[in-house]
Amino acid sequence: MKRGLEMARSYNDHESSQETGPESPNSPTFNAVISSHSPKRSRRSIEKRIVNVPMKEIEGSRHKGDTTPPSDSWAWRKYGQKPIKGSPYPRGYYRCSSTKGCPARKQVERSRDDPTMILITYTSEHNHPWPLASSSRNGPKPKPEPKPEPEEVPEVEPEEEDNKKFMVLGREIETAPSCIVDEFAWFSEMETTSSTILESPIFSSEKKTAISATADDVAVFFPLGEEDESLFADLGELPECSVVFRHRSSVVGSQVEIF
DNA sequence: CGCGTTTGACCTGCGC
DNA sequence: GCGCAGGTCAAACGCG
Repeated sequence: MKRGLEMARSYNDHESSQETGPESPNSPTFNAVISSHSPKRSRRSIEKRIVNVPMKEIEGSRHKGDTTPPSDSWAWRKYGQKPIKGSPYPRGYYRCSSTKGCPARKQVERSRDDPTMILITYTSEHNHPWPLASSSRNGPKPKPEPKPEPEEVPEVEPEEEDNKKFMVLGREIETAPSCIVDEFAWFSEMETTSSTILESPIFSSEKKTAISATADDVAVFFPLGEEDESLFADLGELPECSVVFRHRSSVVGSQVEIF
């Protein structure tokens, strides 16, 4: 069947990216990795985005599951959990349930080096758009996420997007390339409807969203709540507490590599 | 009753 | 070829 292939694909990429992407193991910041590697055995391009989230800053937004990831704009359904060798914490496997047939998946685990860090790996096919915040979920019923403090999670006016300044490869531009917007849409979306806060110079120097971007690196910071400490109590720790992703080539290219 | 979570089993790739 | 490790499936269970 297909499951084996998908499994191997995502997991191999994931492993490699962690081993090679290691800039600030102890960074309190939340970093992310965007990847569009073509796995050795891949038949289709699998895009992976690895996100490190300071657990202590995660807003308690979930209910029971200990492996429940920080809430974002999408509905994720947990379909598995596995103990990871070498890690005292298991890894949770989630599938996007925001839309039917959505191939997006994510893995949630706890950093080995820094238990306060949660590593989330988003996986989807390269050409598949990341699920957008869905007010119209037609899939399985979304989880009843407790509403975080309104003041901390203001609604983002779509119109604001137009006024944003974007830092791309060290240059400030008025309008982000569509690919960039698309590339990070999921990040911004994460903020809008969840307790997760993104501060993103890339997308906005005004919003609380904050993805700090240098010429090559992009770091995403997620202030999170302490309650999630317990939510991820049994998540696995990872060697890498933070990973940096970089946009390579051109701004226009959607090609992204992991270092 | 429907949906999400839990959990054990199964499958596949990789390393030895 | 075998064993290990990781990813997925699916039945059972729980909750709203």
